Amino acid sequence: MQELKGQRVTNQRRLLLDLIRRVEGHLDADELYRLAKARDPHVSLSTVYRSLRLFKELGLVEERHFIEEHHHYEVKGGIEHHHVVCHGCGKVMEFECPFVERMKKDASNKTGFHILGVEVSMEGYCDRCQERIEGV
Amino acid sequence: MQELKGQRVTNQRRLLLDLIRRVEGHLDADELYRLAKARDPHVSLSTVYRSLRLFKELGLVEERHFIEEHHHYEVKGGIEHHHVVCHGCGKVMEFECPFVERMKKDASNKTGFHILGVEVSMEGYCDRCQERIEGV
DNA sequence: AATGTTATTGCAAATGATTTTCAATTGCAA
DNA sequence: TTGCAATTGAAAATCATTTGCAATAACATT
Ligand SMILES: [Mn+2]
Ligand SMILES: [Mn+2]
Ligand SMILES: [Zn+2]
Ligand SMILES: [Zn+2]
Repeated sequence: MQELKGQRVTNQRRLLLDLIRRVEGHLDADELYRLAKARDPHVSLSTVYRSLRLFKELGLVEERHFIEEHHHYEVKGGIEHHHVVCHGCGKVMEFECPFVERMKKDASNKTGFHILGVEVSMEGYCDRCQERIEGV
Repeated sequence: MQELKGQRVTNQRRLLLDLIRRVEGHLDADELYRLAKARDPHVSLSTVYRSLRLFKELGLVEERHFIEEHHHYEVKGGIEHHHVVCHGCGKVMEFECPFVERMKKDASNKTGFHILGVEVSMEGYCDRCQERIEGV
C-alpha cells in the first residue's frame, strides 16, 4: 500500500482498501463498514467515510452515483466502463462504451470546455425484470 | 396547468411550476423556494419539495444530479440534452449528443437491458477557468 | 352561494447520509 | 525511546429531504 504517500499507513486503511479491492461490485459506505467490522470489530463508520474520501482523492477508488441517494465505490484502474441500473430490481451491469472519445471531442468543440471525465449512465429493465413485467 | 389531472390546482403549485418554466437554468429546491417566497411569502419549503416530486412524477420537470449533493431541476419537454460541469466555477453548459441512440443500442446488445434513459455527464474546466489556471 | 369531503399546506420534528469536533491513541521520524 | 503530528472512535452537527399532524383550501355536490 505504497500509494498512501505522505499519509500514514494505518491498520484500518489497509483493511478498508484491501476489502474494496477484493470484493467485486459496487460497495456503499455501510456495506464496507459491515465487512470491515467483521474483521476488526472496532473500526468506526467515520473512519470508513474518511478513508473513502482519501482513497477517492488519491485516485484509488471511484465514486458512483446510481439511483439511490447514497454513493457506491469501486476500485479505479481497470478498463473504463459505464453502468446500467435496473428499475425493477436495482441490478447494476457494466459495459464498455466505444463512443466516449468521440463524444468528448464533440462536446469539447461545442462547449469550449476542457473535458476531463465522461460518465454515461443508463437506466431501464434487466432481462429478468423485462419478462417478469412482460413487456414493460 | 391542465397537466395536473386528478390532483388539485393550487396557488403554490401554479406559482412553482410557473417559476420553473420561466427561469431558465437548473434550479435547486432552495433557489426555487426563495423565488417563490418573494412572490408569495407563505409558501413553505416542504411544499416546494412535495411539488417538485409531483412535477417529476408527472413528467413535467427533470431532476439533475450534478457534482453537488443536492438536486437541480429543469423543465422537461424540450430537446434532449446533456451537461458539462466546470470543476473550477461550477458553471453548467448544455449540449446535444448525437451518439445516444447508437450507445443505447450498443449497451442494450451487450447487457440485455431494455434501456429507457441515457444520461451523459461530463466534467472539466470551462474556457474561462482554463485560462485562469493556465493549462489545468 | 353554502356545504362536505379530502387533498394540500405549513410547521416542526424525524430521517438518512455524511461530516465535524475533540480528546485519546497511534504511526513514524528522529 | 521519545515527541509530535496524523489518525481514530464516539457523539454531536450538518445538510438535504421527508413525514406527521392539525388547520386550510379546492372543488364536486347540493
Ligand atoms: Mn463499475
Ligand atoms: Mn439542462
Ligand atoms: Zn431487474
Ligand atoms: Zn469554470
